[in-house]
Amino acid sequence: MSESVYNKKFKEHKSVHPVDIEKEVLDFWKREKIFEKSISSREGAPAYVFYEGPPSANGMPGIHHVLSRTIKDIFCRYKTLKGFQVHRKGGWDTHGLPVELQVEKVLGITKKDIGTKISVEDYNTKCREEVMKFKDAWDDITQKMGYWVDLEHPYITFDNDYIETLWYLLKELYKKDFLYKGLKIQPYSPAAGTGLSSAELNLPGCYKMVKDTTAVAQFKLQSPFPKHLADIEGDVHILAWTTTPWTLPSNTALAMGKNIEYVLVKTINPYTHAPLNAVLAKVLMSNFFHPEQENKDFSTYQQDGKNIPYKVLASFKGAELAGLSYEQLLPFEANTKEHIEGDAFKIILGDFVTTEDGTGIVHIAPSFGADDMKVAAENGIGSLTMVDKEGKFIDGMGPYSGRFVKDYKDEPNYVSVDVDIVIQLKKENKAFKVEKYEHTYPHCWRTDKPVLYYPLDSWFIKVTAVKERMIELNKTINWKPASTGEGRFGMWLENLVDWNLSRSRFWGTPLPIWRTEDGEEEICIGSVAELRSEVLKSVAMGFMDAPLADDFDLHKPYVDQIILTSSKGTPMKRESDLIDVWFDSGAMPYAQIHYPFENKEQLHQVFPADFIAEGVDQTRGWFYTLHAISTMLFDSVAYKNVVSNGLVLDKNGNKMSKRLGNAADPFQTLGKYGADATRWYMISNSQPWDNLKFDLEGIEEVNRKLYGTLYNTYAFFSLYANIDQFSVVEEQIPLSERPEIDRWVISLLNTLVKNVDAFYADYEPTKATREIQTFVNDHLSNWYVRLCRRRFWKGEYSKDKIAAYQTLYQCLETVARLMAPVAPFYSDYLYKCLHTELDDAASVHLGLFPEVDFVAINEDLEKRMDIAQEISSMVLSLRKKQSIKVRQPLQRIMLPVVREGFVEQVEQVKELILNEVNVKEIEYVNDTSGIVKKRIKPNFKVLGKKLGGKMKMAADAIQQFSQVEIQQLENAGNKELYLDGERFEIALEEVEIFSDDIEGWLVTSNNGITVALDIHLSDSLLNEGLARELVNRIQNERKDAGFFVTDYIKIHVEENESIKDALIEFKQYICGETLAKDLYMVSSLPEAKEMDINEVMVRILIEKI
RNA sequence: AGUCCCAUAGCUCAGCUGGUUAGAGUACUACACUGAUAAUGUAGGGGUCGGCGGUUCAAGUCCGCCUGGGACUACCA
Repeated sequence: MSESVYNKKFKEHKSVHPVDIEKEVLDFWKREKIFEKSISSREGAPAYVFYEGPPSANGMPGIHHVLSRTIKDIFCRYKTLKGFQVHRKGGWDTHGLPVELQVEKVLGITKKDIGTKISVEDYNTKCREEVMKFKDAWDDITQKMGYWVDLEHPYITFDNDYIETLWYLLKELYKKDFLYKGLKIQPYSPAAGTGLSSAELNLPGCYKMVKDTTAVAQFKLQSPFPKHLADIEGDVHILAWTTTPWTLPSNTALAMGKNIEYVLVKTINPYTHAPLNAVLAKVLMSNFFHPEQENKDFSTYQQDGKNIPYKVLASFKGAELAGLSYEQLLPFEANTKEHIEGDAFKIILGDFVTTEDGTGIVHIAPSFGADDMKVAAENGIGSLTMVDKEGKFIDGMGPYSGRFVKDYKDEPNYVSVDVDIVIQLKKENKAFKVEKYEHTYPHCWRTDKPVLYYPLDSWFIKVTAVKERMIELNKTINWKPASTGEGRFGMWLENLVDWNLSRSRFWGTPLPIWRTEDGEEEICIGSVAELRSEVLKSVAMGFMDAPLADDFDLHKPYVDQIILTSSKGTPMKRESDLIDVWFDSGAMPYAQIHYPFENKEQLHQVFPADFIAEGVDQTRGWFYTLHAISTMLFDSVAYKNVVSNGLVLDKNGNKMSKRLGNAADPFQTLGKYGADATRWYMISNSQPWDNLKFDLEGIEEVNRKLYGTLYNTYAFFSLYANIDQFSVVEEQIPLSERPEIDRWVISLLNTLVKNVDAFYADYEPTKATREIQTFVNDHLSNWYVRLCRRRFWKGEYSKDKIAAYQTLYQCLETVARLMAPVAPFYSDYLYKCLHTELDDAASVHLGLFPEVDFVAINEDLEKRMDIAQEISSMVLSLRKKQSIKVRQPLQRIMLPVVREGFVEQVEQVKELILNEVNVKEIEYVNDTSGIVKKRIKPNFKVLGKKLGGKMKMAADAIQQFSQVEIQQLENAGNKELYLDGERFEIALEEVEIFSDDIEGWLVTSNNGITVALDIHLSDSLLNEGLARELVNRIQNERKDAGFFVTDYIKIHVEENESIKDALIEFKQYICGETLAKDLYMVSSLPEAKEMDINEVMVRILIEKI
């Protein structure tokens, strides 16, 4: 091994692609089992509990998964660095409709074919295969994106053990009386013969515009009328509008608004021309009557249905009619009152009644509307279900018996029942207005036929019983953002309805309830063992042939083959439903450890979670089901902190979709730009809960700006550190002995650590990344390194030099650890480059988060460096305006002193400023000199409070103060001011005074600081400028010639009058800067390169010694 | 229909409890720099802070309404 290589402690790399670095780091993690060690090394430390929301592996991972998993990863890694032990068990969501659909697509079958073309057994086997179809792709992306999660021992929702825990939980709910079977109005597709979930209803294209025949029906009020209607002549009719006339035979009530103003109107039926007394909402009268027809003579009516006269007879609130009875609108033998359980044909009050359309009175058919059912139940009103599950009228419905309410069978001559019913109403003087109406209506996504709302038997979880507790517990959860917890989730809890568990499907967790045929007896099974022992009873009874096999599969169709035995010895069959897959995922805290059959005592170690994170779309999904189950069964929250992230949109803000081809492929993205850049971009670009407009150019920018800068900074460091053989283990130079700029950057670094730590702890990763970025780019690279460059390559291995190395080293090393949660690859790479003294298995992820050294934080220091930067920037700007290049030294800058302490501040950073702007001295001008012009501005915040309405006037007056007046105010400390003749006293603290200009100087001012630049050039300054130009050319020449930065040279310069003085005066300087042993002036150098030194052509030759 | 989020420079975003030239990065243009070159510095143009109304001496910031984008829930005569 050659000596030079041996000396290179710090890896120097030539242009390494981020993706290559990540590959290297990934190999290292695998080889050294870093992930496993990051957990095992924290054995005995306090746990930080995280739940992985299980993805479904039957689809390819998308770019949005990279976002949500980055968020999860960040906080798990952060807490690990903070010393916690963070287990992360992976999981797979395997049940449910999407899986079934996929299988049907693959096999080319539909639901109808199950049981005929394919057995349930084969179908479910296929589901089991299909659901893990893309597991490899998921594992791949998980690794490539640097997401640390335990893929070796994931929980899988279709496992028997998992299902057994679900059964246990269900039985616990059952025992608490939280599980019940009930009739609920649910979306139902008669054409498909199945209930639909709301998710299915919300599939794209399900809501379609349809044109329906609608009717305003007349419901005849029964006498006796209430007192205020007592003297009405003839019948009174209530008008109610419906878009589904086929529900009218099932009407059992009318709903009015309690506080809605109604009127009784005397008018004429437009179809039969019979006189009519009608009740409707006052504000909706104009929908039915022309104002000019009010109080018109009824005898002039033309019997044509037009220009109907009317007269308002009475006005009253809906509450006054509540409880009145009316005659059934469409009586048949099957829908008489005897068929109704409960009251019927009454006027009731409902909150949901509005006067937006119709008549302000709602026709109630409890069987066909959820609202209807609810309000009916509240008022003791029974229901009529005159339509069967095929969507046709039942027998005993006169001419309508057997007719389909919508065209479910594609009958060639289908005649609308709605139309026929309306015709009947018209004929019978029961229709006030009939018209076509266009609105959206849900359709079954499979059959394209309209959905009905239909009463279906379902199993429910009585979450409403713990509603208050759920609301209470929710208040203890830290939501990010808070608005989702209070708003979307909070509102959802406020309007909670019981959880409909039933799903009539094939691939899912079976409901473990067996019932006798008459429903008299039922049993809820809570474990496999219990099932096993129940089966034995059935075997004894002869209902079953054999006990349960050891490897019995708890899925359909096998569970359905089990018949249990009631206490009376009658057979019990399983309720055929499967349960909502959301129960699967909501139960994962317990099911992932097979609680309570295993790990019973360990539950408190993994429950509740400290942290979960998923997309905001999970608010009423997983976030809800976790919360519901934990509240009901454990009276606890399931998670303490939750981050709900927004969507990933395309760069134009449109939703990504495969169909539109604007979906970003995560594999491509990671492959091209690397995981760290992608992760950093996603987190730093927008807050997690805002939608992310995903733009590849942004990722490129991260690579260029952040990693590029870090890379350069490290490369700079390693280049010189190796030359000087800098060592980490050297004794640290105390901060107090380091120069101002070192103390400054260390102060900033500690402030950074403090803030970043707080941001991570507060689940604010975006703020953390932005703060790190600012430090790396603006402070470390663009100021510290730029200003300190000379310290690294100039001179001996002095104390100052060591201080510089130690300072820069500490910054880089700390940054690596700060960014480790977000950029796990690059941070580890950098960390290892910096820690050559550690063994090969060291990793940033096994270390600890940096500690803040509060003593090192010095706000005054940070403040005066701000001033230094401000002054430097202004001087450079002035130079620019005069086209004086920075290489040309200038004599002095002048700073007006307007504030006490200003001089002291500047003095401490004087050298930095002078070096940066290449100026010899700073001169301070006191305002007493009279050459400084001042500007005054009121302090609005202070003065506004004092003056209130007079503020504007005062501002104008103050800004117009003359120089003399400003001086007076400064001297006296206050000054009187007359506004509108009123006297006010203005104190010095209530205004801000700036120096604005210095007469006769080149001046600029900003942020209250003014700088004047002396641009006079003496011969000596000019010569020094020339010398610097020479140095610059020689340095370039060195570089072009490929000399190493430590090589010594000799310089030959052809004699030239214009630069002769400069060469003589600054020979030492030139040689020192260019590592030249000597500089020779020669009369002729024909072979040398000609160089332009301030428009003078000079021949210079350099050679290595 | 309800609830929530978002709207500031061409693009991506800051802007704390209301306080007076509305900022940064990026892109563009010009100049400079070149022993960090995946750079860097300086200057420049570019904004009725989505619209309307209100509160206030003062509104990008607070309130109301509306428009547009997005999400979720529900679906109603």
